[in-house]
Amino acid sequence: MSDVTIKDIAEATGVSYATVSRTLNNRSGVNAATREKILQAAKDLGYRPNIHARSLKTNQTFTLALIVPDISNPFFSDIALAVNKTAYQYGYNTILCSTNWDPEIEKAQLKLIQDQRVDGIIFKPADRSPDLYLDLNIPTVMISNLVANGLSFIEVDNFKGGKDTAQHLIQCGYKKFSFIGGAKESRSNSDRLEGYRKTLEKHGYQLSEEKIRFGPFTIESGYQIIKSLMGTNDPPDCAFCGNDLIALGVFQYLVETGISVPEKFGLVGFDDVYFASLPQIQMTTVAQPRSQMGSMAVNTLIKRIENGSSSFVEHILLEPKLIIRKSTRNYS
Amino acid sequence: MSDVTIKDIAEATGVSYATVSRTLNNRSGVNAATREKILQAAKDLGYRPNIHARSLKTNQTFTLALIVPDISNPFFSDIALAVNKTAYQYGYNTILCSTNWDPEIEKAQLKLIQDQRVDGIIFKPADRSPDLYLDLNIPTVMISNLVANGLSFIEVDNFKGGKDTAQHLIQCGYKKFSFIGGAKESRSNSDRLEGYRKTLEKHGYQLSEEKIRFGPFTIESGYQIIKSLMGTNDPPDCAFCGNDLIALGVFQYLVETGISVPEKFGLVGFDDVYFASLPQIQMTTVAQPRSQMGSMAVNTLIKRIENGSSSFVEHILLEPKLIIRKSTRNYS
DNA sequence: TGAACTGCTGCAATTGGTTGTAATGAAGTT
DNA sequence: AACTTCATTACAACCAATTGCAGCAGTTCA
Repeated sequence: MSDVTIKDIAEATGVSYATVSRTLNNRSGVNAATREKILQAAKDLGYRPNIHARSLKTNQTFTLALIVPDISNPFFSDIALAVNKTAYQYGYNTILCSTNWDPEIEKAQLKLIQDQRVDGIIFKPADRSPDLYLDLNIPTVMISNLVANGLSFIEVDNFKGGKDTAQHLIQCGYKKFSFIGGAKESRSNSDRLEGYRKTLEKHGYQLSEEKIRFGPFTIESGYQIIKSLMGTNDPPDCAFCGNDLIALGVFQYLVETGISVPEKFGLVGFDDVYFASLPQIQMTTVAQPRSQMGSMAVNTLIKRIENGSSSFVEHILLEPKLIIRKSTRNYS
Repeated sequence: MSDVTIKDIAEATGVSYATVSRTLNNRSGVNAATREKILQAAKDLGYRPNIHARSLKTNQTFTLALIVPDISNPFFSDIALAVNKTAYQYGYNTILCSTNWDPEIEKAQLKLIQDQRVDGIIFKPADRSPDLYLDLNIPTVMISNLVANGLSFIEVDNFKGGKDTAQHLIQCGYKKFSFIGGAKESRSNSDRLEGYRKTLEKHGYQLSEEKIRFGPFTIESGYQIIKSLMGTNDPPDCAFCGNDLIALGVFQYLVETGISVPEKFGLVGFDDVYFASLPQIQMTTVAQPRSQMGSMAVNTLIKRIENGSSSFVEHILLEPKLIIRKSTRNYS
């Protein structure tokens, strides 16, 4: 039972609430003997502070919110793990919000979060409409390279990821390029596409509009899109996918229909989630340092919270890393 | 800025705080016209209630805590998704704690959670020592079939999962059984082992001690354990694994060393996480209804919270389902 | 006419802490 | 003995809500 209040301790030791409060907060100005007596009483009675009473006065909750589109997606659950762990080390709790890629839920969750008076927010938005989020009066780190005033962000250089992929596919000798993306509105997704497209064009290759497709970031979506693409009269011979789940769906379709990978078809994913490296899969993909992203986000956020003022804005762009495995041709 | 308080609304409309409070809480006894005026003012000023002030008085926080050993494990992240979603539908927030299978962190998190005055806890413990958790004065649903007074639980019938697996492996004609488990202390893990062992013995087969191994619930651990087992002078010809990640590690080792699955070696996992069904994997495994477990846990918990009193204890044991794929022999 | 009742609203206490300011008292100074 | 000085502690306001009780008109009924 944590119904023990500061008042009970005050009564038990014969001092005022104020003295107890100061003692428990390690403030100076309390006699050593008194302090000792109070701490002992607090321990004996099993005192636990009431966070809500405290934050009513101090406006601090030692709670962060993590908003992601889908916690069951291994990319986000890895980030969540790192965020949770790092936050815990700083003494912060984590409120989780999985928004199902739905901007409406995002908006609603954002409101709830603000009501909760969390100290900070780590936010991976589902889409690119930043206008919704700009009036946040709580320190926020975006996992997305949104350029918006007052918001820190941290993300991988998606453009470069697309660029590296294009160069690799060209080197491998593939000719008919396609892009099988996730949600069209996703900023990271479209940055990948841009890096890919521009690099292809720079080398004299075309990425025609009908070979650029979008859908959810799921296995199922990858499967359906490649199926549709292969049914056209000018099917691609390689694909750059919005993430590994999509690539896996594509892979699945190719295996089923007997199209050999990587000989007849080259495949590149994004994220490097753990199954990409399985011996049965061996997918070429662009790795994102997920754990690092999660812990850096917390570090950045807490620095901002504890330094007060929102003057402290950081923009961190991490390097992606193309990992060449067996779903693209060997060109050595 | 949500610095608008009930007081501001009272001033703007010329009524007392009490009336505003009653209006916003949909209490009866407020004149329709006054109510309208207040609601309008609240909207105009952008009023958002201060959760902490409210819960100080009401002792309700509309927050649940979810404690799991590892959020990056797809089994738990699927549960987390369902919990989060269901809680949201009831208007509750979710605090996430990933304990890294560490009872110390578990204990510490449990304290933090209690300080937060969450309304309820959904708790998948890392080990079987229930004594640590019995003094919880917050409604709790365990995801684990702990028989402890006053605690609800919900879990799959792990014993039956082990039993079904044993019968299947016997039917397939395997002879030299092994068990490659997760953490030794894990209750669900040992229940699976018991169901497996007892059924084998009932059919006249031995499960020798040196063929029962434990380790973390990871791919890496499965790989190392099977490696060690195959190095003995009496290697097994099949394995029942504590979960799918372990089974995947085992699979990986077998593929690398050219031991054909399922002909020479039969493999059964547990959980049926999404990669188990991939065409390249096709793992025989015991499915747990993860989403259902998550949402049922929340339903049960909220029933308990809203009905007050802890008299309402539910013990739910769900049916596991053996899903036969390609990692065990066809015996038709 | 006065009592009882109605619907509506305000007062003020309460929740569990934090914190600025004032009071206390002992020691040191003149 | 009176006056500072200093550390220590108590008082009470404050944070933003909720809520029991009382008050206050206006209406109904005996």
